[in-house]
Amino acid sequence: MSQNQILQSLIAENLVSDPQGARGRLLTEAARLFREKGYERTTVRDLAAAVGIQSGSLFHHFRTKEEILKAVMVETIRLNTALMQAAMEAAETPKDKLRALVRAELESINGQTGEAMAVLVFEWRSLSEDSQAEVLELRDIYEALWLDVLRTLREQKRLLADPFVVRRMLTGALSWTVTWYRPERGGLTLDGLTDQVMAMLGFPAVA
Amino acid sequence: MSQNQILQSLIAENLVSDPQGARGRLLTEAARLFREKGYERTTVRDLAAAVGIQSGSLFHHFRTKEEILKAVMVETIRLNTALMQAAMEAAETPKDKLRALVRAELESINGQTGEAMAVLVFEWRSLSEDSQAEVLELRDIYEALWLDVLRTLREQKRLLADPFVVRRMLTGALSWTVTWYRPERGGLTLDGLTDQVMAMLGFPAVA
DNA sequence: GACAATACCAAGCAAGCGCTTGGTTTGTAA
DNA sequence: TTACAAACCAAGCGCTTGCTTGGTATTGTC
Repeated sequence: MSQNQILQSLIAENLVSDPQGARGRLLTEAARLFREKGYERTTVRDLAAAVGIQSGSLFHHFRTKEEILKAVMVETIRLNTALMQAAMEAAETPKDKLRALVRAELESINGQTGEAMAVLVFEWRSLSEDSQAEVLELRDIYEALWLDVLRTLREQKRLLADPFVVRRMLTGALSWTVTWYRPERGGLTLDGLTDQVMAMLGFPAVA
Repeated sequence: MSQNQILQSLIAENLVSDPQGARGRLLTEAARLFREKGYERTTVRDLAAAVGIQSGSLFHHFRTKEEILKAVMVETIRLNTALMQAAMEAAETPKDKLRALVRAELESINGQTGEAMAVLVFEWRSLSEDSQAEVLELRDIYEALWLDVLRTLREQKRLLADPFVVRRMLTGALSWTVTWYRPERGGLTLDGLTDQVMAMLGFPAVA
């Protein structure tokens, strides 16, 4: 299943908003602004202007500003969980599965959904505690994907460190790429970056 | 030189504020609040209340709220650069130097200066562009420490990935520990965590 | 072509924000 | 004691914020 097919089926199930529609367009713009200026510094007037409506009209679609932030996060996690699941199922060996996960997460962070992913990482505290708990629950689903693969590699002695710790280190390392990795200008492609991550973990590229 | 001696000499040179003094106490409380609630959500009234003065009186010590944030960041970098330099000079082999750097950065992030370090990572965008540039310049000094060591290890083929990339991955991985590592409750000590990081990079603990 | 429901606008309210102001207290040193 | 600066207070100004309100287009349905 292609990435686009996955997106389409999630839209059909009403799990994510169509980026063409009014709601989806707002969420896309919100992600962009939240990332660029931070949630607090982005006003409802900014958000409204970005989609060409009045600030008051926002509250027809969302009850509060925070609900917009939460929607950005929830839909992003849903989409990426689905993408990761697909990427991993296509791989065979544990090493290949790990590579697929790394590559998929890098793509989430630095590709189309990058802005929303950055929001997920950096605007965490702007959510109320209740919303945080809700979002956290969704995250657990795809964290399980990682731990499965890492545990297998650990049992095969191909990984020297604890799977939990490694996953958390990778979470930090991969999401941090959003602050420095610029595929457009020069050198490192996404596959190249994936190779570097794998090499760092002791899995050299090619034979 | 002990950590305390380093702090004292920096205070003597007026490079960081004495945490006992009025200014230093404010900066400590500011770091705590900025980390806990984020810079934008922390009001000057919160800051003033934390040190027991009126909100207006803050502006006798700092011209703007942003100046407080900047001071937290600048002083933290100064202190940690000095601590890292000391930690590294005490080590001999490149591997030991790398371990010293990892351990020192983990200590910065999870120890006394942890709150300020978290602010450095997560409140970056709340600084004006000019201030960002200033702070960035200070960071470059201690980034050079890391790159030196990593380059040496790479030349010795004990590191499989590019030193620049590895450093950036480590920046993300180590600063991310602030979100999950809780030394007080259970299991992993700071040395244990350092071992895990080294193991992840292919440097197993002990022989 | 009637009629809801949906989507939006224009205006503005109440609260909270960073910061200023004018004046008082406290510390220090001759 | 006097002189003076540093440290602080009490009050509040001017602005921005998230959100509400009452009303008007636009859209889909039979």
